[in-house]
Amino acid sequence: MEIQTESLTEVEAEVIDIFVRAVQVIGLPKSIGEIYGLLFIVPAPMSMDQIMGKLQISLGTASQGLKQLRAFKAVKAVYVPGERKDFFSAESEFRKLMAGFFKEEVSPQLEVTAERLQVLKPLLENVPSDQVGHYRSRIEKIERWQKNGLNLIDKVLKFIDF
Amino acid sequence: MEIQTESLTEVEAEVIDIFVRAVQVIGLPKSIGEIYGLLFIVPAPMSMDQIMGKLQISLGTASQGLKQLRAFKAVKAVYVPGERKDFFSAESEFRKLMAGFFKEEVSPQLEVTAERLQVLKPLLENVPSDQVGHYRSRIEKIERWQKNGLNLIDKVLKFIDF
DNA sequence: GCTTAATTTCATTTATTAATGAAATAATTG
DNA sequence: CAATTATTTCATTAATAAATGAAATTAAGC
Repeated sequence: MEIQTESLTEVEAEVIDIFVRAVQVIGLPKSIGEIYGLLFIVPAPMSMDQIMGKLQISLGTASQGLKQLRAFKAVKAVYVPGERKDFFSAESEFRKLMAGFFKEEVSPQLEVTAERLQVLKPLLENVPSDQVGHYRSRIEKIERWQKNGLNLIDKVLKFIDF
Repeated sequence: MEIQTESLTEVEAEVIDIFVRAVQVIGLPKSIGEIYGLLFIVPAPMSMDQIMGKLQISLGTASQGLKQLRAFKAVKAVYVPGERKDFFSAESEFRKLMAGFFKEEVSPQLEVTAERLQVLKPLLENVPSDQVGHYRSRIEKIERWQKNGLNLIDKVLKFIDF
């Protein structure tokens, strides 16, 4: 795996900058934005060593970043004939990126919330009876959020298709 | 400002735990989740020193956290007669929380993207003519995302009402 | 099936972000 | 309007998260 240092063009750097900002809004590391941005703007699939060289990032960062981007379905491995290395290209449909984030990050969290609510409800037994009403209504609110959250994600993903 | 250490009840701790996880999904500090969770589950508005005591957090964290939560419109200051201190209560409508996050975090980012696109487009002049088509189509894709993102936010905020 | 190359994993380092609390500022009260 | 109390700000510290790269693992080519 020979790492060549071929620096970014102005256009590439600008595009990557946009994606770095974007991923940071949802709390993802900048390397994720860099890798995705590069693969998005570049015309052909790239291998990991090419990505490392262009972005000046380490092996570990490249490998882990690509792993997460694949989990999000934001990047896919493509077969390049006669090449031993894996090659990667960006999935350029917005829907897929959103779907990946929701499916991998948000939905699991909503699952955990559902579980925690089941732990929480029995605890109301020990609450003084004059306060139980308030607590119950608040917990019901969280339950509604939890359910509607799952719903909303479905709706949004069906709606967006660009 | 006398800080009393009154520890959290089991129910309070569980609810706060849910909100801490939730805010971390969108990359916000856990203190934000703690403060919001506490104000959400508690039956009456609390002052900053009460919040500090209950959560065992510092003055700075409490002040900054409340500031951000107010910017999000997730928490509001309420007037308590005969009290010098400010009191705070949680805004329990999901719509408001979402709206706050989008308005304060996402929309500004979409603005920046719009600006960066204007910087980016002229750079295409210097790109070899056989590659210009590809770059142009990718940049157009970002422009579409940018516009549709603004749209989507509106739609979602109009849709959700829980 | 042995060798070499590619990729992943993970303990450590580095960088980033959040929390702290003292000092500055603002607001309230007598 | 002076004195006290509440709140904000911000430089520093602490905690967290990301990046690194060597070692382990996996896979390809001969």
